[in-house]
Amino acid sequence: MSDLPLVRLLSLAVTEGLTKLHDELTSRGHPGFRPAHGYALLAILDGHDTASAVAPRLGITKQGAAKLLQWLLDERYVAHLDRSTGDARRRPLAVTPRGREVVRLSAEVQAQLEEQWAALVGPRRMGTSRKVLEEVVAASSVDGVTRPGW
Amino acid sequence: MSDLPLVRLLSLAVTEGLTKLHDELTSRGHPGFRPAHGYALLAILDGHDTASAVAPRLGITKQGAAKLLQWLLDERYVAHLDRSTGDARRRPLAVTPRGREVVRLSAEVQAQLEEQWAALVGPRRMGTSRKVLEEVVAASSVDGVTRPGW
DNA sequence: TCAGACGGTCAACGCGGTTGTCGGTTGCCT
DNA sequence: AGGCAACCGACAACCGCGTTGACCGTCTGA
Repeated sequence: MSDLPLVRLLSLAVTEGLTKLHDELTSRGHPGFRPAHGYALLAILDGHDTASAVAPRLGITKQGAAKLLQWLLDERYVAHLDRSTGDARRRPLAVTPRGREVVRLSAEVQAQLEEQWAALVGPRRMGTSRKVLEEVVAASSVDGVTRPGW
Repeated sequence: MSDLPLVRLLSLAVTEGLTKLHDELTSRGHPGFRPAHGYALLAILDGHDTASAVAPRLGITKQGAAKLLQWLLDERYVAHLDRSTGDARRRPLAVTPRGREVVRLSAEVQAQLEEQWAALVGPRRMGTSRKVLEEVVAASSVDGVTRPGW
């Protein structure tokens, strides 16, 4: 019916999902947690355990990444690793159990949200939508980088 | 395949669309034009022709809206209306031809994008996806407000 | 008639990110 | 060995976008 432009429609959907996710994380003991924090945790889990390595993954500068990681450090989502061996310039980070918990929780909430939507529009149609979106983003130029430039 | 979380998947799609839209508008004579500018123009076309009226539509303060409208004024997307009659406090705005052009262009680019995606995944599946998203956002709590709080 | 609500504007600030700079390490190449 | 470019992490200043707070002028209704 409503004849919404495509990007507007997608924005509304992502807003809905992001709001739900943010609220749920807040109510479960993770206030202030933002999407970029989650992407940073995933990058660290992927072995990119320094600010300089995380930065290009998030599409921001290393200084920006350092601030972000400082917050994760303050909130005990990550911790500094022993620096006894190896390169003395690096301050490698490790994801704490609390950090792993919030990653798990985020995935769980998103899975629940997808179930709710499936119940609303039918599981088959929801499955089609997911696949369509996956194919579209797979064909797009957006790779691993999380944040665009616009 | 990729088993992406739902919100991440939607974010990638909206990023793809927004990037395409932004690039296209820039290359067609509208550099610096951001989504909020478009929503502001639509609000004005809808009859909300002052900063105070636009602000709640965008979910920002009237001061924030005033700055945004000042940019639209500087770039000649809107113009001040004659203030001969009526309330002397109000500074009503009108969308200029240039403003209407960018709104039309934005819708056109989004329609083209949807066609491209339809060609990629099949028109029937694309149609299903659109309807699914429309139903989901229709059932959500997000109304006319453009910008959320997270 | 006048108190209060409302429209618009100015100033200061906060947040998230940027550029620029710097000191300390490291690895490589002579 | 020695020297130097490349690199890591930190600090400071700045920018864009939006905020809060204050203010002035105008309108309106009890």
